[in-house]
Amino acid sequence: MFKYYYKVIYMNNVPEMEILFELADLFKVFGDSTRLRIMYTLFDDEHSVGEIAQALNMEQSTISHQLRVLRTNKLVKIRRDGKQIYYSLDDDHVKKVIEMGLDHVLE
Amino acid sequence: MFKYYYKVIYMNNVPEMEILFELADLFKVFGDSTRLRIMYTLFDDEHSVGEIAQALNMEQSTISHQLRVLRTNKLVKIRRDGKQIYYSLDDDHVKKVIEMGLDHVLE
DNA sequence: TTAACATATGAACGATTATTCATATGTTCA
DNA sequence: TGAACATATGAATAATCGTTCATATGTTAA
Repeated sequence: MFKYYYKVIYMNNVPEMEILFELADLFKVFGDSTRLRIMYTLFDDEHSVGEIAQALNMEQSTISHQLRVLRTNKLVKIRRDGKQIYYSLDDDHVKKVIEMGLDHVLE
Repeated sequence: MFKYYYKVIYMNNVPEMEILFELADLFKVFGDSTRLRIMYTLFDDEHSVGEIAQALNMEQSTISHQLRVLRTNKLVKIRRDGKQIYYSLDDDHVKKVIEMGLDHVLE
């Protein structure tokens, strides 16, 4: 029983703790429906800001703000083409995290 | 929270959309460092509320409040033994979601 | 029963954050 | 050039949420 205490205390003092804070920040990004819908929109293909805004029927600035959050967290990347900026998922982790979450939600 | 569900029904008819809102709610739960640390503490074994509070050096009521959130979202389950209540991870999805997130955080 | 302990809960406070509005920046083409 | 369009950004507002404090509920043992 005291063994447990020791183990827990030990576990939570190591550098892994700092990583858990980073991890929380990452999940925070996934924890917003607008951002999730944006990412879901980008599942199949890249899309411009305007296209996403129209698809989700939301303000352009709202989408832009949230895309910035996604980009800051390296979840999406951009490609400029003339006046438009096309966003796409940055890597496959994004899909995998979402799919893993879906497993839980879909019971 | 209810506002969002309203929007789903009212604005759009894509069935997957409602699931995305549920998914956002799930990720919200993972998006807090205290809850993540609690879950991480339960990775190896069950622990009582007091043990967790001591391990994380946080108020008992804080842990209790957060355990309720985790339990409401079916991420942890309980076992009563006398005065103590022992919490443990509810299923393997929890571990998998966290590990998948770690993959991204650890570059 | 009562005392002691373990956990849960409600209210209040502070901090964070998503959205909107207005405007700025940046790009193309006449 | 400058007009038109696409995107980004800053400030303000409103809503959400984590923590704390005080207290309630529940359990055990005397």
